[in-house]
Amino acid sequence: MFALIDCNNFFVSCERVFRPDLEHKPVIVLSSNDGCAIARSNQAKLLGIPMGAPLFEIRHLVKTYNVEVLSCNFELYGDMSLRVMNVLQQQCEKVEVYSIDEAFLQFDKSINWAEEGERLRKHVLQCTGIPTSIGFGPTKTLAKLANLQSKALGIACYIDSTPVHHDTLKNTSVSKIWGIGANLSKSLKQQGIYSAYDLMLADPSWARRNYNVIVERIVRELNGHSCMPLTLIQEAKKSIQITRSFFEHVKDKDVLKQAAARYGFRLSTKLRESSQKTTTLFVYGRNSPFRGETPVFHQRTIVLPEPTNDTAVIIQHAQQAIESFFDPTVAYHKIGIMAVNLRDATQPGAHALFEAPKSAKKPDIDKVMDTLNKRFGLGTVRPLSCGESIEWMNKRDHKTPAYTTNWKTLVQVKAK
DNA sequence: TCTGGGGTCCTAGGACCC
DNA sequence: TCTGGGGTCCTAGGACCC
Repeated sequence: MFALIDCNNFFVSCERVFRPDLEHKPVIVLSSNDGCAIARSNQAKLLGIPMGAPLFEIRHLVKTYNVEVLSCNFELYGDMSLRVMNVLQQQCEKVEVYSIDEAFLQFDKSINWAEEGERLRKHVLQCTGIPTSIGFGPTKTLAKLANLQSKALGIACYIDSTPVHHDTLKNTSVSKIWGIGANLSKSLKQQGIYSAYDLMLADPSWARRNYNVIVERIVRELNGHSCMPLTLIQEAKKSIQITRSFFEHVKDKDVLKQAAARYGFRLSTKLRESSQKTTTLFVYGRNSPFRGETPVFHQRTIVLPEPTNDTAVIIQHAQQAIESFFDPTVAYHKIGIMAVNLRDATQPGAHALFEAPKSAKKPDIDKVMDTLNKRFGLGTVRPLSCGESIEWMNKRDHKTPAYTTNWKTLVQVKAK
């Protein structure tokens, strides 16, 4: 028996933990540069604010209904996510952390799912302040569907393929199924498959022939045959990228190089956090897809002489890439740096044989920076090439403090 | 004026090998 | 007329997820 537990309106719920005054109000959390709504409270959803709506398009709603608008605060959400997952891991032996706000759990078949589900929801809420939904089922796909129902009803739910649940499956659009996106659902509907029930009745080999193994697995899972086991051990990441769009377009090469330094710094820090090194960097710059200009996409792939997670090396290559593709006539809207072909940094690679021995006297600057930044907050110490100000070219006008990860912004409680 | 960021998996087709 | 068969590896691109 699988369960999918999912945090309700996660980013909004994180903000509400430290801002109880936001409870019962319409609240939205914006993407970087305060661009679009990426999380909405139930009240905001009821106002008709769609997921991903650009802020400038919903200004009237925000004003009329006094919607609370917040910039995203991923430091907070990441930490709150860890707390939720820790609580779940204390309560259940088999937990797969699936995303920042979701986890699959596996239980014995004989479990009383209604009781266990409510107990877990209450416990998570009590320990972290985060409300959740929980759906149970004999497969991950069915547990996901049960979670949708749980979200709608506000209680733990269960779905399997037996006739008792056929009405529910008939009332669930095929597009709501985990793994069936916009393209597949359009195509399936052309084949006469509109609901989860319709897809459940499809022939798995037909699904494979006409689509692929993923759709075949979904058909089998809808019928209660589990094809996707729980992944208990988190696999090493295969790629890490840092990409950001600019608040206003950039035509200055030095500004782009400064951005490359910032993203390169963040990228190398992330590589060290996950004890990985990269052998290949992919750097790109593009213009805005929304201004009606001819699309521009400059890119460079850099194969490094040896695997590295060294900040200085990564920044140097990223800046060289910018230097080589920069075109002064282009209004750059976004650049990105991606590390692929990652290696375990704790294992000596093929190149280690030829690596120059590190001088014992040379201080490990990256290690010192990591320690200081971890203790005093991101960006406290950084390479000069990243520029002086911390907030830069990325607008965040409504950002809340990093309540749980920065001593300076710790909430103070005073008795009256 | 203004439109996110970060991932994964699968498949087809080409290059290359014996 | 008629030109093998079987395999691996890599890459680009598509689709999906949160």
